[in-house]
Amino acid sequence: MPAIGDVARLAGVSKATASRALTGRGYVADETRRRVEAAAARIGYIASPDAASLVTGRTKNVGVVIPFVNRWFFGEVLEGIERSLLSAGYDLTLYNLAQSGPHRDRVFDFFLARKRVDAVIAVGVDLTEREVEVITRRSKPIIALGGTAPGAPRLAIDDRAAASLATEHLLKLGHVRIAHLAGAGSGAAARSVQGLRRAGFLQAMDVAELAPAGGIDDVIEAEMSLPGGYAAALQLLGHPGDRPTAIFAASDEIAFGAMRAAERLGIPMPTELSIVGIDGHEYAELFGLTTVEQYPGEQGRIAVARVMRMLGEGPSALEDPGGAESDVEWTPLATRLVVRSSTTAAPR
Amino acid sequence: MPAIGDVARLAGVSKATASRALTGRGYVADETRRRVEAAAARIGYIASPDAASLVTGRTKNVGVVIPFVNRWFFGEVLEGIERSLLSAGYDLTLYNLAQSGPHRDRVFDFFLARKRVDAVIAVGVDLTEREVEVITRRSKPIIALGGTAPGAPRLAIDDRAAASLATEHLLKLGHVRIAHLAGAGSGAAARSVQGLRRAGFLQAMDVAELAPAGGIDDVIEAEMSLPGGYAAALQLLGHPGDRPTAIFAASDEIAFGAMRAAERLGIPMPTELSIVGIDGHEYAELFGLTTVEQYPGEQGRIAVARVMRMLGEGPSALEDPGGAESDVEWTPLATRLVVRSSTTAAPR
DNA sequence: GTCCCTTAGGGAAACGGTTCCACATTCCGT
DNA sequence: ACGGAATGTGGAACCGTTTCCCTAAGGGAC
Repeated sequence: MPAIGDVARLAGVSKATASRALTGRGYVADETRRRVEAAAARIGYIASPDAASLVTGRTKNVGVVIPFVNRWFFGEVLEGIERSLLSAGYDLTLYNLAQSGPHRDRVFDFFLARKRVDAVIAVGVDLTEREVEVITRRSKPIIALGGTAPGAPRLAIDDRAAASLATEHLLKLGHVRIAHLAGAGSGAAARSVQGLRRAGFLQAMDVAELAPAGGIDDVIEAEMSLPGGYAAALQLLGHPGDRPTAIFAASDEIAFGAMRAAERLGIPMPTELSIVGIDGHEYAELFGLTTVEQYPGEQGRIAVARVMRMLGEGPSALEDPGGAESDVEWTPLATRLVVRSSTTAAPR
Repeated sequence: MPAIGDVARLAGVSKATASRALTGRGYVADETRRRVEAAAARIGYIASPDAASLVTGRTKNVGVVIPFVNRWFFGEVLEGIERSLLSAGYDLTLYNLAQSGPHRDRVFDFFLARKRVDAVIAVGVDLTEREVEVITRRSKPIIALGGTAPGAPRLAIDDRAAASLATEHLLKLGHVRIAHLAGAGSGAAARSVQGLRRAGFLQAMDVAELAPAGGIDDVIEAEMSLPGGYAAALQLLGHPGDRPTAIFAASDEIAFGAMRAAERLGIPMPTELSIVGIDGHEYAELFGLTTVEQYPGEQGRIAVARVMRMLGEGPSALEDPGGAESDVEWTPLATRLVVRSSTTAAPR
């Protein structure tokens, strides 16, 4: 395997010059650079990133911590991140993080603490202070996208506002018996995505001076997936007597499950049941789901742009629409209410 | 940042001994090992994988090339791979590969050719000879999972047999007007997943001495997604006159789309239309879809086990159920027909 | 004519590990 | 008692880059 010394010898220059010619740093005469490049191409030289990392300390590699890859939101974010990273010349190392347990500790202590990544993007996960500290101690940037990381910049939609917006949409349509299918853990973790959406719902209901419908509790929790929504909705809609006329689902996947459950129960939609979700899932249009859209692919792109800025990468092709806000503040991301056929005026 | 020299000094040994103690290679007295470990822990020493890679040539990192992350099959595979790799102490570098174009070349020439990965797992993608050669030239193992890579070991279900099995299920139920919603590109690339499934369908039909139903062509092609299946099925089922009584969809996602289309068109299912898919999608049970299941998470695990063997990793916790077959042969993976409520006897 | 800045390029020292080789000691079989 | 194998440790080379420091030539300003 040819090394830079071979290239240098072939081009008749020193290793130092060859390095400068190939990396583009420092002074090299045009003609010399061409000679070096030709020599490199001729023997199929490929630089060892390990050797370069060893001396520069930079790895051109970003770690992405993510709890799922096969949920719509996470898949989209991951794709957006990957695309941006690739075009910035960075690698992406993936860490699929379980909610807790030794597996999770291992990711931080064994993998992320090592020097393989220049920065970390944590997607949809709530990090502990210790976990953030593992990264920042090595003075590596870390940024949270759609989750929380104490002391790190946060990039997320305004979940509370999005939930209020969805709920208000139902209220404006005249619904008074509105139930919320919350994400699992919405009660336990108030600052989590699920918790904030639940809070937004309750707040909007409170402003309208209405009590949440359905369930012993004020909301029913569901796994953030289609089967999760299905199971929860069956439970919610099972008693024909006091059935709600509208459901605000914490995610589109929950909403799809609820729609499926309503179908199964023979409840006509939207005439007797309106449903609204949050996400802007790929399938929402097809199923006619009214939803508060967010744009995870774009969010991934923005996260990468931000990280690049923190790494001091020059003004590359990636522009950061986030502007000049401080790096420890929270940047609310774009959302938009899209009304489709799953919601309509309250019956009678 | 403490280096191994600091650990050695603190423990009163040489760098060589410290290295041996920490990596577990070579002879080290138990008591010495303990001293070194204590010293390392005390100053928070973390080994630099870059330095280690530089000298050993191994990176403890596997590259995964994948065309999508947000399609069910790919997401599941990716999760399976990640989990296995992590428990083997390996990192996973993700390359989201477009079907073609400069982006794709860049992945191979710029990223994979560099020395950052010890091996490559290509998921659901058909590699060219040149692409495989880029990897093998550096004598790195490469393995194809659910796709093809000329000259590399291949791990996949028997797509043709799976398609025949699904089709035969419909035939046994008495259907004679059976349509196939094929994956896009099934005609162009005969050896691709879509092409093989199409071939399996046509073969089963041929054996039964039946002609495929619907469409000008013998099959209709659809994007391998729910909306893709929806659009194709609308087209297929649009003409009430010569409507097929059964559909074999090339994937469960296509099948879901077809079910949705049938619903929209008011076609009662399964009485007037049976649908069978391939995949064993997470949602199949909920939608009552009859399907030929495959197990992508497990497939990912097997792929990793195989790669570990090729890398000469000792008999670790990962066992390879594949046995002792040659590394350039094709190993068919498990599938199973699961009959649910989406298929029933042909009408009348 | 001197001085300094810019451009160009070479020698050698890092970076942080692993491993080869040499040397010393202990253990065991005969 | 002795030779050889097994065990334990240190010194030093090495992996393949980047970068610091030095030398040197050319050119413009004074």
